[in-house]
Amino acid sequence: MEQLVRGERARRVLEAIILEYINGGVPVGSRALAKRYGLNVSPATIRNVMADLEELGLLYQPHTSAGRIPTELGLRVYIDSILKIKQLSNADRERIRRSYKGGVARVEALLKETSKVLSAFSNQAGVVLTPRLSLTVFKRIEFVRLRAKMVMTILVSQAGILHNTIFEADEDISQEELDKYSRYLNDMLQDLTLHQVKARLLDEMKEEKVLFDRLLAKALELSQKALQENIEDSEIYIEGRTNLLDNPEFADVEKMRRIFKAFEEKSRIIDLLDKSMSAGGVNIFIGSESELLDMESVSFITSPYTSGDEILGTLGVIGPTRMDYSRIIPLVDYTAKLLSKMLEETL
Amino acid sequence: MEQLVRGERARRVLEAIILEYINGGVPVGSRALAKRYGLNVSPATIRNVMADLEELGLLYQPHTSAGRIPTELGLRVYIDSILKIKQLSNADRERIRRSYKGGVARVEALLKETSKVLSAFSNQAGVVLTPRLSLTVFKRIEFVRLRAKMVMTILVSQAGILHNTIFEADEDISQEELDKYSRYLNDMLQDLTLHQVKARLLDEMKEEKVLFDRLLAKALELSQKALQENIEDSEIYIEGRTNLLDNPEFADVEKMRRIFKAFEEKSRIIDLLDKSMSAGGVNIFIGSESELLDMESVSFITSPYTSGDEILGTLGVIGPTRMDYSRIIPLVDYTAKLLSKMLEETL
DNA sequence: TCTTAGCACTCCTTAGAGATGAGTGCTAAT
DNA sequence: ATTAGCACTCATCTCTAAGGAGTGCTAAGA
Repeated sequence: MEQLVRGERARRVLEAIILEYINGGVPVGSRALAKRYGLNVSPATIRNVMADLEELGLLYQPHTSAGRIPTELGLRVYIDSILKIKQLSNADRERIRRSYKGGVARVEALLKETSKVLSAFSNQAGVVLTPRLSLTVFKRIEFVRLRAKMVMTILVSQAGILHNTIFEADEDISQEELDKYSRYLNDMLQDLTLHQVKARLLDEMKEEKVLFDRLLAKALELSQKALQENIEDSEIYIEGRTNLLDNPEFADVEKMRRIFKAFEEKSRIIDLLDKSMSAGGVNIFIGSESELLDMESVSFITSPYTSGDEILGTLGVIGPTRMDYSRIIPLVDYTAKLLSKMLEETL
Repeated sequence: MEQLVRGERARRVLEAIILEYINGGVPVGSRALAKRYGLNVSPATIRNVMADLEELGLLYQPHTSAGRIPTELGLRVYIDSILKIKQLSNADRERIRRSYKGGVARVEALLKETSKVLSAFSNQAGVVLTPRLSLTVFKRIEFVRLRAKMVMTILVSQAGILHNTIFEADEDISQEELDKYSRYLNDMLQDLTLHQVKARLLDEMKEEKVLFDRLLAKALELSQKALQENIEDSEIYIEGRTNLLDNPEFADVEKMRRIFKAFEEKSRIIDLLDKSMSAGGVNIFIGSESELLDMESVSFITSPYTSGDEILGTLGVIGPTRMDYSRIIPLVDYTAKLLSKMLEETL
């Protein structure tokens, strides 16, 4: 029992340190802690507890005469077993909903807007991973003859996402003929995911009938072109990068440069978001936990979004490890659900 | 004649100061100048010349015991009447051409790639303004029924640019019917710019026949929806922002923040690029000359790009006022021409 | 056995005082 | 018209000292 009480106090001290650190950003000392949080013990006692927590690897001291800062492990413990996640207040929900001004008329615009919302409400950077095309459901294919030999293919997915490719055909094909192909394909490919579409097309090409059916052969060839390009790729929208500049820990230009470099490469962030896509629910990566990025002091809070029961992509917030998890976790959660609902309702 | 010689020397001193400043970034003093540039006069003489130039407002001194830095006016004079713009070497052209690896299959990808090329070859930020839709030529319109009542409109321009809008119709319309409308419109609107298309549609709607022709009426109504959204807007692709962080003048976090904020707002940069669109040829905005941005110490070098004889948009490089104009001006010029050629050849 | 007051100690931060040196403007000599 | 010489300015660097926040440890009290 004694053990438990001690554990309880340690927990409260850890929480207090983290809260204090989150909104101050500087190492916190025993005195400040004793004063501001109703712990009813003297600084000396707290120092003892802190020493224990440090031994456990939950806290760390930048130098001998400084206060303590939570380690990544400390934050992890806090988030996993101390933090009680509140629901977003109704007022907040309302404010978020309202910030999607007017119906949004394009999926891309909706996603970008979402990224802005995340950034605005978190005061950090908001990020949205666009749906990976290959996972979405085929809706329509169109061919447009731009001029002699040059053909544009347009692929529309059920979720309202467009994908286009321009290529040069071996011979000039009239628009009427192109329309024939697309009608044919539109009938054939209904309700498949693009991934399946790709497989289906390959199957069809192996069939003997292709040899005799010129229409089919040509249609297949063209649609191949439409699909060959990066339907596995995703893009990301990052908004509110400059919010990060306001965090004192990034006042250091060198750190800032590293983060912005990562933003520019994108691929590593995409990988990370991709990874958290299948996980479901809110995911949190603290500092070096996101192995992909050699970024200490940066955390990701992410959640997948859906349409119907397709998982489309991931969205989230990027900020310093020292961010207000208790506010941002529910924000990300709610925003993901809201976006999912909007995607489902309008499409 | 004396006057002229003096003018000539002044010009050479100004040039030397600017060159030295461009690759050093620190105020340049009379001694360094006398040594490194074959001016064959003593530092004292140069000091006299510099004093004259300062009086003319071409140079300025951060503090009494510092060397000189060119003012914006100084840079302007240098660029307009001293700098001889070299052509890009064939090797450079070749390298640029090669960095467009493979044919590019989408206009957006091509533009983004161009922005990357500009950034990579200038070591500054590259920027490309996407074509303003309303200026491009109509090629095709399609309607896709996503589900009951929800219709997506797809607009394709001659230049290979797509624009889509999703909206809710008053009643459910079958795909077959939608196809009828689009066929009708595609015939009617060939070869008009979208700007004209918009006008044309308005005209048609006023006609009496609309009252009797339900097909026409409905088609017009739907196409209105397609066009109502932001066809006047442009987007920009900015790549290589982090290159700017390497410039010592932006080591100051506060300055950096201002610039990145501007990048995030975009609209002001769009306005600036828009302005330089009609001007033709390479445009240069030095520091506060780009009134739109309260950014001293940032210069823009821009050039419009075309397809055939349509001016589509603008591209350019954003960097510190202290950038290597002699290299970057021809880079921007060549890239604009190259992009224009690619757009024309493939589309 | 746990808690706490007290105290010595560490070490970061800040301010100030020289010292250094780059660069100038002016004057007088060439 | 040019230049050598010199006094002067001012940013930058280094060093030192003072200040203060916070700790760990010890010994006494509950």
